[in-house]
Amino acid sequence: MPELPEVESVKLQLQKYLVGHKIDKVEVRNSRIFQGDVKDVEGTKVKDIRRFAKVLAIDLDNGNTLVIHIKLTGQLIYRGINLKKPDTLSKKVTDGLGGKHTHVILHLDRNSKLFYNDVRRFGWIKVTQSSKLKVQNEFIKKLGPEPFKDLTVEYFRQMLSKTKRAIKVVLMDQSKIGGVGNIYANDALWLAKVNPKKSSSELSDEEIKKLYKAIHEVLKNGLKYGGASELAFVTPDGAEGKYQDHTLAYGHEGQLCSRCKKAKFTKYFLGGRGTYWCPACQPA
DNA sequence: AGCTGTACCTGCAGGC
DNA sequence: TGCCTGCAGGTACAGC
Repeated sequence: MPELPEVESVKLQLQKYLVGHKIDKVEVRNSRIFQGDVKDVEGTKVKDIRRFAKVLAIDLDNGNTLVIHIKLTGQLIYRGINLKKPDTLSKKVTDGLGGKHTHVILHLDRNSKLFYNDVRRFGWIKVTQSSKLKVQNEFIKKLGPEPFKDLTVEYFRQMLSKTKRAIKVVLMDQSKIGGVGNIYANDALWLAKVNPKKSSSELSDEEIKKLYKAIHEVLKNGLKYGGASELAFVTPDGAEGKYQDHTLAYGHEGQLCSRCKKAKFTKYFLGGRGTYWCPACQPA
């Protein structure tokens, strides 16, 4: 579930909390998650926070960058100065702070801390040179264009015409489009009235345009609601997002379609992922 | 080359 | 109550 809107929500808060602050110490409890030398990070100040699709980049003033992928259950929780609402910590903050699911702690100036929690330990934090970010980081290197940035409808049309894979699988392929995951892919397809398993190359020009628009629409909605906290997602201030209460198709199995009111949402697996579709609105 | 299926992990919901 | 199974979904990679 941490997709573009979720990671963007994290980015916006980290900018508020971290920029200009010094990282005194990096406490690594799990060396599989923190990959790099703490000496390249300790004693530096945070310059800026950037986002590339679902990945965060914390730029330091010594020319290094911390690249962070929170995958499914990673959480970046900030405690300390700048935090205006210290009592908003959601129950979803796994195991509290500094418990068995806390794998890395950035000790900041003025007694502030940034905790990296991750129940399933799929996420990672890598240290890389800022200037070589796009060549050194294997993940960022492969990213396709992303919505609201460099994803044009011309590229989208071209790219889709080159593959026969199911459209939903392509939407979630980070090397084709950066930032879209399962929740927003399901919703965008429903909004555009496109069948998730339709072959990408067989989409009509009309469908391509509608889908392009729908992708931006659902992501914008995700941003508006601060992301989806279906599983473990929380923002650095410890609060939950609200998009899970506003999904269009995702999680609607068995419910009557809100648009056509003719059929119920069906769930099946596509590319190993839960896929929700309305048989009436999104015909094959 | 392009694509599919499975591994990586753990917690939790649901069935019996 | 408690055990067991399956499911959650982002990526990496083995294998077809």
